[in-house]
Amino acid sequence: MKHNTETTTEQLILETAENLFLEKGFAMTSTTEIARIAGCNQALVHYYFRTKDRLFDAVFKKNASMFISAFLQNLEENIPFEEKVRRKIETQYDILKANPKLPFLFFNELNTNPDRLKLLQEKIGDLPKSFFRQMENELSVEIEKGTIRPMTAIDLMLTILSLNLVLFLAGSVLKILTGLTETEFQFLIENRKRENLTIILKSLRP
Amino acid sequence: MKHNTETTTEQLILETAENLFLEKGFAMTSTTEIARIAGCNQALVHYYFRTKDRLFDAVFKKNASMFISAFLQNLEENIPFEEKVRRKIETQYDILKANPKLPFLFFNELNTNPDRLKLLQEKIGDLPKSFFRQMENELSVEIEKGTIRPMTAIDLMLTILSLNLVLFLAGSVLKILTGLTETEFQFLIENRKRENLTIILKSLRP
DNA sequence: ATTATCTATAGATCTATAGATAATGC
DNA sequence: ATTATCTATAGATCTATAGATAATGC
Repeated sequence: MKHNTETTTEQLILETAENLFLEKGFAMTSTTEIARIAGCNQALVHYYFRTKDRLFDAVFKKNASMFISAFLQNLEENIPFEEKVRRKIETQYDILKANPKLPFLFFNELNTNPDRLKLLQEKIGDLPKSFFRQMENELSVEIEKGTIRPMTAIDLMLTILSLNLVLFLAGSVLKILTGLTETEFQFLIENRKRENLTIILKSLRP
Repeated sequence: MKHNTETTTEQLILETAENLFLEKGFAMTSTTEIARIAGCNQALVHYYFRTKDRLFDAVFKKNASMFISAFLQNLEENIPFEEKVRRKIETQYDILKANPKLPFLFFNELNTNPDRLKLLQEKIGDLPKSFFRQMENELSVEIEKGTIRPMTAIDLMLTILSLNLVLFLAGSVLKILTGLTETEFQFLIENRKRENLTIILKSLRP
């Protein structure tokens, strides 16, 4: 086995699993199929990852920080509030656009498997608390200044997330419900970031 | 078998399947478990619905019109535009609140199973086209009057849907990411409709 | 007679592991 | 010697159906 620039078999299995999970979901993907597509035998999948569950955990771990930071990362810079919101929206949207199918996979597994949800909870610990506390502080300053209307940090975060996420969470269905072609839909994805920005900045006004 | 006010075994199986699908997803639910919880033997599930796939189709059919109308139903009344938008948001939100887990189940199956997606497409036919045409007309009148800023019908529909849907599509994960308790989260759901209304009406302004 | 319900089972997975063999690193 | 890979298989599902029995509607 060469441990050089080439991807190892372990990595190959992990990436194959990730792709299949994203495409068909966890339950609908078998370790047999993962092995087939990775070009090895099925025992090897278990040799490296023991169980199918742990294989998923590995996929999750590989992407969790990105996933979490898309939601809970505060931009620390010392810039005007509106500019901060603008950047938050844009970076979050870009992360989602770069990993369009990941949220659905994760939400799905977290929805149907309470154990994993608990694991996530332990992983993030007090991050939400500090994130929202900081955001709450910044908000109250602006509200007192009268630059934005009264709202909670959770409301604002939820607004940003809602607008950014839905196109990716519900993409294939929305393509049907809107009657758009694939090209038109890609175009929509390109342009929706700007629209989200407009909506949110307008919604902040007193 | 009594065909009176009591639910028939067939209905019981259908409802049991619906509940389990909503809870654990299609792939993770077996016909064996459906039978066990419905209190009959597993052969009977197949007697009434032939295959597990058709059983899902029955669940889908039972809820499809509600699901589709939440997105594509135009309010026909002759009322001011802003009031129309307001009602659209509220009725959509109420439908989702009454069926919080349904969108995820359907989106999941539609995402992972291209055949079902095609079925949906055939089912709704030209509904999207006429829905958006009408909405586009109403919008252009308002835009010319200068009462709202320029936007497309798809943009507006997407905005409404995004804000209304996310709390239900991503509920359990958001509970963790926000660090809210169950009670606080229920409270959020109660109050979010008003917030969505505020956001959207503000976002319409020129 | 027909419809509903049951028992039993075929056949197809699928996960996980045991145990053999090949490749690699000292 | 150790690590990676393979073959083979146990054991546990799960779906779907065949065929028997019970209940229901004429």
